[in-house]
Amino acid sequence: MTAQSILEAALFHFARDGYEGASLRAIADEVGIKKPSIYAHFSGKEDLFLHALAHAFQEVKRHTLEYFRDHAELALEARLKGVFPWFEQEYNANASARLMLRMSYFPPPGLYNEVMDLVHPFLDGMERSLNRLLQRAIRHGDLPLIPTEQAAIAFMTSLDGITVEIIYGSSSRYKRRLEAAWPVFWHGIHHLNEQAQKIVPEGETSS
Amino acid sequence: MTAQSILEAALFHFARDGYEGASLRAIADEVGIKKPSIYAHFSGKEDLFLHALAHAFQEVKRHTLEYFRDHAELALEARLKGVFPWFEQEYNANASARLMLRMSYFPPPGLYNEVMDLVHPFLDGMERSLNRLLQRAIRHGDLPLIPTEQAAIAFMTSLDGITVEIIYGSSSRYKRRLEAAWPVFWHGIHHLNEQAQKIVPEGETSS
DNA sequence: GTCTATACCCGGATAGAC
DNA sequence: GTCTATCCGGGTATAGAC
Repeated sequence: MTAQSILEAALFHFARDGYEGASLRAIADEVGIKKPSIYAHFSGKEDLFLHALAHAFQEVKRHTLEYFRDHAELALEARLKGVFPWFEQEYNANASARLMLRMSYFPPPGLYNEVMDLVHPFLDGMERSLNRLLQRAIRHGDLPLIPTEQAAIAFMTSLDGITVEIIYGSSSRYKRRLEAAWPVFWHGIHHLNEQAQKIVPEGETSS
Repeated sequence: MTAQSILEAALFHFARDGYEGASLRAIADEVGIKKPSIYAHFSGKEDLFLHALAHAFQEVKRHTLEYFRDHAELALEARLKGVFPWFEQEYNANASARLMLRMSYFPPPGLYNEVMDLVHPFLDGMERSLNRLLQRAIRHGDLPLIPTEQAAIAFMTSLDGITVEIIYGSSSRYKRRLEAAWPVFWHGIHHLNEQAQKIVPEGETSS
């Protein structure tokens, strides 16, 4: 079970100090073992890091699905908007969320591909789940007939834009953004069909 | 003029490798001097970093204002939407843009306050400029009467959300987001006045 | 599996000659 | 201002006893 303890400590340190900034000594100290003992469980810093990161993604995915499942009784808008304060809390409470975000933005230079192989499937999976959720809402009459895929991408974009302030701003800056940007998103997706008429030239049909 | 060369090399390395990852030796090598010679111009790594970062912010601010000035002939929507491809180009071409973004998201732990003293005024200044631009557009009849401050904040949020994909995604992922999120933003800000009626309860007035 | 001890390298920083 | 030489600390990693 030491392997599990090492992983958790590593998660915390990599999230706080970054890949280069984190030290194996500090991780070992926190677990209560000596530095070389780490090598009995992981082949080195890189190996430990990739295991920790994969674990972080798994955790965040699990928690996110839990959020949506546990708030199925909310109205669609409240359920979607609620993701933001929920994620702020998650970010402050869980090293997994912090590590995932940090490494998505700035992976260690030498591990770019390995990290992106975790990031992109995660984002794509979230987008697909969201897409399905919106389609269900339309079928239930909770949302007008809009292009759900586009709305899902726009939601992910808003999430990132607001999340950014959770990371590098204060709580008040994040709230300011949420209250300003949310109505824009929410009204925006309800009027998505208006654009088609503008873009498709008159009298033209899709080939 | 060596000080200037050191600053530029430092900018590049800090942007690529982060604060801890960048090494004074590599910077010195690029300039063509020896490591200790840096200390004739800067008191240490921290000092060099803060000078480079301040320079980066100054550069990005200057370039941004230039973009808006040089595209005054465009229609409002094209001018605003054009910020995104312009910024992608900027990010790929300029170490200043990369350093600014990276350090805004993940400042070196020990320099958090010093970095934020650069980040927040920059963001606030951009938001104010945008706000003024939207107000002018309303006066000229290019935009309906909407709360410009809210629209400005929402734009900055979209910018971050889409920019994120410039950083950690590919060019195709970024374009996908832009094309999905832009119409949502653009239609959204045109319908901002609708919300007030929904939120204020019937028969209630502000105390 | 875990320890002690240690090798090795590279980082930032300083001293002092030129 | 720039160099060579050096110090010190921290990092990763391994050898070998227990």
